[in-house]
Amino acid sequence: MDDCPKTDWCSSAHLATEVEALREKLLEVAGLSEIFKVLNDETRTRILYLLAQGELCTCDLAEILEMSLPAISHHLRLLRMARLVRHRREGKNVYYALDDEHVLHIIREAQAHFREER
Amino acid sequence: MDDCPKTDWCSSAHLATEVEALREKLLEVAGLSEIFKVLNDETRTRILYLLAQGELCTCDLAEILEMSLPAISHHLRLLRMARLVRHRREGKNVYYALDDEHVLHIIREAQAHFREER
DNA sequence: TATACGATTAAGCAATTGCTTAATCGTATT
DNA sequence: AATACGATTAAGCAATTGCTTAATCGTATA
Repeated sequence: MDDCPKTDWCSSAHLATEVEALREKLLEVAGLSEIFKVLNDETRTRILYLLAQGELCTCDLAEILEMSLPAISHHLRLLRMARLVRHRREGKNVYYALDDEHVLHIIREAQAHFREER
Repeated sequence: MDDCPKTDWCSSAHLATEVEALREKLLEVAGLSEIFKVLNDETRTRILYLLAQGELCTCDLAEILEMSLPAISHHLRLLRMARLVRHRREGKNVYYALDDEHVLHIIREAQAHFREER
């Protein structure tokens, strides 16, 4: 707060009270990056999109995405922690499925972004 | 492709043709992480959310977010490159404004995610 | 034209991240 | 019980990222 190289408030159009109001407004997006951190990695977005089509086991995902098992497993761990997927064991395989509707909506909104804006 | 430790297709329920179909499906999310990379950083999400309330100059953002000018400027550069903000010079100040509706929709969708799911 | 100041850029550093290989765990099969 | 195999975890490495300080640019004012 005090390490901010402070002159007087540089934009004369704004008052200190507005600064406080805007800071409070920021509480509305607090912690939001938690979900964006997940989607930040393209592999995880791809996994989520695949699971939206139907249940798949770790091995399936590795095959489709052409990546190693540990790499996929690592990503699935993060998706599990974020509660975006659920998993169930069937014999030697572990099957994953999408466990969140919102994340799909976010992905679809991002698709709309690229469809129109680009 | 061939460095994938290949046994026979591990999930007997799926055929090789389905693998190809799913891979094609993945084209629909190609490049999507470009937008998520931007939102990945909480500071950038906050900047976008602030600019959604109205135009602000670099100095304003530094004040509100309590960060250094170079740090803010760095983030604004990325937002400019992603075409999410537009900027205009007025004297010594450079004012930034939101230049993309979709990114706000994405943020709102993420907000809905946390409102309900948590 | 000289100074001031907001803004940007450059260079360097610390922290984070995603992968690899190797080891371990859990379940099914022989 | 021993082996096989899918899955996970651990340790270590390379690449990326976001910040800092210092230098530079651009515009306005004395």
